Amino acid sequence: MSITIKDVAKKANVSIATVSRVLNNSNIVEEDTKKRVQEAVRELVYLPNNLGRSLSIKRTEAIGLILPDLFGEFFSEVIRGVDQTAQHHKYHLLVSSSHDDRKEIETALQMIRGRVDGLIIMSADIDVQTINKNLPKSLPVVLLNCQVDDTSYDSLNINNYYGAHQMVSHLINHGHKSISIIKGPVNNHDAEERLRGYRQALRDGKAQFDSELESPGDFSEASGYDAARTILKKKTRPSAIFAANDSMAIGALSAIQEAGVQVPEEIALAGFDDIPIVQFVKPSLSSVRVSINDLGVLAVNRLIQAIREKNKFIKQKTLVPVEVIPRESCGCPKPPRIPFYRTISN
Amino acid sequence: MSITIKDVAKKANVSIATVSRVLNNSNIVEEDTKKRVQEAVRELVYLPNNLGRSLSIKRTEAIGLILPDLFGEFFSEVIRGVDQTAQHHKYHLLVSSSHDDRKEIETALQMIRGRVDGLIIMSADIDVQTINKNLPKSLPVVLLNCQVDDTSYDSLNINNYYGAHQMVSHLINHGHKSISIIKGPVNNHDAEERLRGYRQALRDGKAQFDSELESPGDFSEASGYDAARTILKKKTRPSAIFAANDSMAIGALSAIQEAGVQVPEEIALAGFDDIPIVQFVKPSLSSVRVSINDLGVLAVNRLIQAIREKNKFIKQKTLVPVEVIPRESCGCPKPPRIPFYRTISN
DNA sequence: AATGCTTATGTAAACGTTTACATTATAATA
DNA sequence: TATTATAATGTAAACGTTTACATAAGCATT
Repeated sequence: MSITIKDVAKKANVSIATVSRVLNNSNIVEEDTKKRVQEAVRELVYLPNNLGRSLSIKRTEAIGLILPDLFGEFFSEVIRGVDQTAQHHKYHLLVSSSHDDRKEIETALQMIRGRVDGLIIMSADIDVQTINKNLPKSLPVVLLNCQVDDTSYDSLNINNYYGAHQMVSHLINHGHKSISIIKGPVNNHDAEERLRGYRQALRDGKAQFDSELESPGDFSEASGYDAARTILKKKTRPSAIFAANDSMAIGALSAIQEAGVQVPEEIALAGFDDIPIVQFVKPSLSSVRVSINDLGVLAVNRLIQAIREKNKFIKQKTLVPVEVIPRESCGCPKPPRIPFYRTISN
Repeated sequence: MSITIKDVAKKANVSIATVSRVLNNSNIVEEDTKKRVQEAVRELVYLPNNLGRSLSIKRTEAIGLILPDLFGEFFSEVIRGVDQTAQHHKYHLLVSSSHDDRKEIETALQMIRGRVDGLIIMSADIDVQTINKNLPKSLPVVLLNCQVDDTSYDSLNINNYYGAHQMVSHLINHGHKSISIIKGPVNNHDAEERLRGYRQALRDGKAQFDSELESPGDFSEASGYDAARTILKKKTRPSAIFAANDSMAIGALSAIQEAGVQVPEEIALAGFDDIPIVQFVKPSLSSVRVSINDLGVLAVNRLIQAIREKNKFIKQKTLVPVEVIPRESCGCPKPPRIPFYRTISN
């Protein structure tokens, strides 16, 4: 049905080997035959089949990216970073998303296997067993923000501890002595690390340390709202609140404003993640930005290295740097707005 | 190096054909040998190679998605819709993005070709020639928001005309008789259609029709700002402004507020695209929402149909429905906020 | 006991490439 | 002119599957 290298060979009156050589511009083919082959290629509109090629050369020149349920800007940015870096290394990207349970991840792994030379997996609840069972050990893998202890895989994780530490230290530098935290869900690794960073920053900054200052939360806007209400009712009100993520910070902001309390004059506020909305709320929210782009770049670079070295090198765990973005809610001036969105009509 | 079907065959003392039959659970294989083969598969941790399989069955069971530069929520939503629908049809998704110029699109097409059974292309400036030159005519293709007139390809486009018409009609229903438009860039197809919808809505609603009411713009926030300032200075000020996209509407909002004019009391405002920020500005902006999810679902469904029917059926152009989302800026109450973001810590 | 019919398994071709190796043609050397 | 080195091309195996067809074994029928 479709035109193959054989058709070209026949038309140009050469062997398929010669055609292949012309296509991969091997230099040992005579100018005249080269012309003839190229002519045939053009006339027949021959398009080489990547499958056959990959099978033969045992490389696909593509890398895979497995994501959890794709939602919002965050994953879009991950894809963007990964794709650009992959392209830079002349690799294609194969994305598979929306895998929330273990079963779906398994099928995704099975599907992608053989189609890529390496794989980046981002999934909160994947375990080493699942990977081992569904992927050949020869396939290079990089884990992105997964919580696996296994040392046999490369992994990249957000530096939650450092980010929280920096943000809280920043608040301390603003002169705050009594800083509350609205915590994330228990047993959530990101949340635990952020809490750890908060506590250490208090110690390091010689600020007040008190379990009374730690309010529960679950990363939802509603829990941030509730926590802030409770905090405001306390007899000794803290002068600042650090929410373990932006959603809770936004919920807290609503509660604070409803109570008629001024941010940052009467109480300062900061979040974590630097989701786009935080620039648009009033006052704009200070937050900790994860360079999602870096995340993708690092992951791909590591993967490409693994591919090049045939997966034979020491695996390592890497912490991705984060950055405090001070805005109005902690008492800093509002920085110039970063255009974050591009729409279809732009 | 890696375990193939041959190794399994040897270990189980059967032919590779039998192994293949067991793997694809053909029912004509005896229970006893089946057991033996499965045992061998387990012991060797055999993982079938998709490439060989695809080459043999002449299907990849994957579809491709070519996107322009990936930025922001919009494309993330497109991918999401496409991936979910693809998965529903048991197809994999291969995404390739960041293709801004023709050259990059060409390499993307060449790379993806052979790896997918069908392709969705979303690119403002792709032309039919490029497609024809780089893809076999047998490969099913669906164009998403591309501006090609060629009838040999299926295409999906946003219903800009209808959306603008609906939005402007909505303003008319609010009692506005004099409605300005801030236009998009000249020669931009989306912009032209939105203008056409605006004009027709005025006629249909018997509202004032005057070229004075049409201000130039280029879809940028700055141009919206400028346009609004000009509009406010006119001796006969319109009672409403329809911006051809949300970015311009946000720019216009800034200008209006700086002038101390109340929205929507003194002047109503509406945009187009329903980008996420519009829910968070004060007052929240009425806009026209493009169901991006529908876009993906429709595209995939059409593509799968094309694949099933081997690309032999009548191609068609489809308009994707849009929906007016009334908010405070046109005088409607603020609707409950839709959670749009999910962050890494959620 | 020979024949035919199932049923299970094996053989080998096919899918579309690349590439090691073999062959031929050409030119250079003795 | 015969020999050898070099350059261009061809042959065929390999990559890992699936599957049409061939074969063999078992069994029922005559």
